[in-house]
Amino acid sequence: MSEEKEPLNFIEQIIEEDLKTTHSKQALCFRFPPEPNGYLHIGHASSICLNFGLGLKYNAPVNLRFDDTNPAKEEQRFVDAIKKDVQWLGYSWAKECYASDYFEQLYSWALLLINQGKAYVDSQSSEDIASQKGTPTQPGVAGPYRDRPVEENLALFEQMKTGEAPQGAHVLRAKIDLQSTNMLMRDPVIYRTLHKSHHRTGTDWKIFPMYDWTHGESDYIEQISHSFCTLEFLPHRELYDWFLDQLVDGSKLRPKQREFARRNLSHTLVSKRKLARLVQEGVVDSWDDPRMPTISGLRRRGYTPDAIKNFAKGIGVGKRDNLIDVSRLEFSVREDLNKKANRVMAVLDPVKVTITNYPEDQTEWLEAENNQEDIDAGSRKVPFSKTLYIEREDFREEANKKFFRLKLGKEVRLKNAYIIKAESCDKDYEGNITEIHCTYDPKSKSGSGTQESLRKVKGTLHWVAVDKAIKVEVRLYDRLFTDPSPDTHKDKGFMEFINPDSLKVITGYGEQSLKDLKIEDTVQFQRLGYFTVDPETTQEKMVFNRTVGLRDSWAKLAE
RNA sequence: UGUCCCAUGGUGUAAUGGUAACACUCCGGUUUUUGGUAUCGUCAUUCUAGGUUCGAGUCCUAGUGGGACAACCA
Repeated sequence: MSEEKEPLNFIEQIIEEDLKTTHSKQALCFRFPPEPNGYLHIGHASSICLNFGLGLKYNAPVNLRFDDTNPAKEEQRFVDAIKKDVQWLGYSWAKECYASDYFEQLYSWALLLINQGKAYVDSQSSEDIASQKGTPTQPGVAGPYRDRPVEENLALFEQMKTGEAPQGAHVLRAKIDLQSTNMLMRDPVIYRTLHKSHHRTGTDWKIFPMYDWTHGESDYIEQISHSFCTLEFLPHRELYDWFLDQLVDGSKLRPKQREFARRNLSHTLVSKRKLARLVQEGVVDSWDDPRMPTISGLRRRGYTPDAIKNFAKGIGVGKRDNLIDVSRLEFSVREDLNKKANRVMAVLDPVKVTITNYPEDQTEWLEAENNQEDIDAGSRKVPFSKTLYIEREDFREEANKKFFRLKLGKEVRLKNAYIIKAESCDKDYEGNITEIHCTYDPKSKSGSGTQESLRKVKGTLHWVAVDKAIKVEVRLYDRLFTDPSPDTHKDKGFMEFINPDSLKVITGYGEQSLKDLKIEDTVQFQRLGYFTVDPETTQEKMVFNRTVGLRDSWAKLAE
């Protein structure tokens, strides 16, 4: 066994350091804490891979915790979708937790704070509270309720809890430091009233804890050793620690928050709020529209869990602002699918080819290898006959030497079949080619071993037999935005950069074996790309989504 | 006129005071019954200026640039 030391990222370094000084290996525990207010996206996937990956690496439990403290935004369907996505990625959580399960505990801790004079009920409007907080460069000032007596605070908080106090009349604030350079320490609101039904607790509660008062405490309850979040929460760390200071029991593990940079992906958005807008405004059909960078969208697009995990692993984790090019994601999925996807033939922009010297009513079933990258993938039979479709762009009447495809008077190999030669072509009145007449070399059959079959001809084309082809709908996707970073412009909103051509729907012709595919199966349409069966497929009509095209060095050469 | 975070090829990440590495992208070869795959090659005075040190991408100081912070959101 060779002990190859993989370099550690800064998160792993923090853990290793703690393992040497303060933590036992058994104490390690992580969590992934989404708010169920939307669907998970590729950015969350990175966080999932980070946390669950650490769990696997250190053999430590990882909880899935729903940060469900705001009934105004959260829904059960989002909880269900999130669980499905995490499972689909292949991870299992130690415990399924809900911040709402801690409402009672959080409430009694709030009482503790009030009794210690460290929290008070403020009865001002949110505008007044905000203006008293000052600005990042100016300190805040105390409001009139800051020194309310404990008994009065207790009584008012009780009214908030029972619903006796109208919604929005009061909030509970921690009494910390209005002078602090950190705005979050200027007496942050820890409870607000919300007379709204919660997807889990119904109408039991009229008060709901704020994020800061919930997150660290939930980590503490679950005895999470390391609570990793994105950089924007860095200023929250001081508050996170202050709250913990108020209630931590020295005999228990004290969680620590550490921050990493969110992964930004080019030509798309990684913000639930903004993605929700795309759904609401009908830019895309749904959260799982294959153009969406959501996990469900990527799944429907044909991405595999391995592709996403390798992507996350490949880009790593850091602390600086970043913009990862989508080509990195595309590389990951091609790399994975190249090994796994069976090859099939389909023609997306057909032009008819007639083999003039081929028998009229004959159909030959030719052997075709499913995947040369995987011997175990076996082979299948594809029908060959006199009339075929090939790709329109695979034929030119005349072309230079760089064009390795069919041209008049020249030969080309039909994949898994014969070598053909273009003799002539027909055109319509507009000059469009309507049919190509070819002859074939009967002794050149693929795999027959004859001398003719071994001839080297530059260029191999995919094709389908017209009679036996099945008609399929194919959806071609392009990036959702024309700008690499659509939501970072000061003068323009991201909606101004929407790519009008992000979806193109066409009809293609595929070989018969496509019929055997099931929903979410992915194949390679040879020479074209990877395509996956969309859930909208019916008995009558198959629908394919293009996951990603093949690398195409010809396309660049051609123009 | 604040506090905090960050700065390594086009992109992302490594190098833990000792020869700047890996992957993607781009470009150019080789192989190929997918213009795919595989494989080989090209692409960096580590933001700047000082300092500490035998030695600095790494430590210190200042500057420059980018980012976060003023929700009864998370």
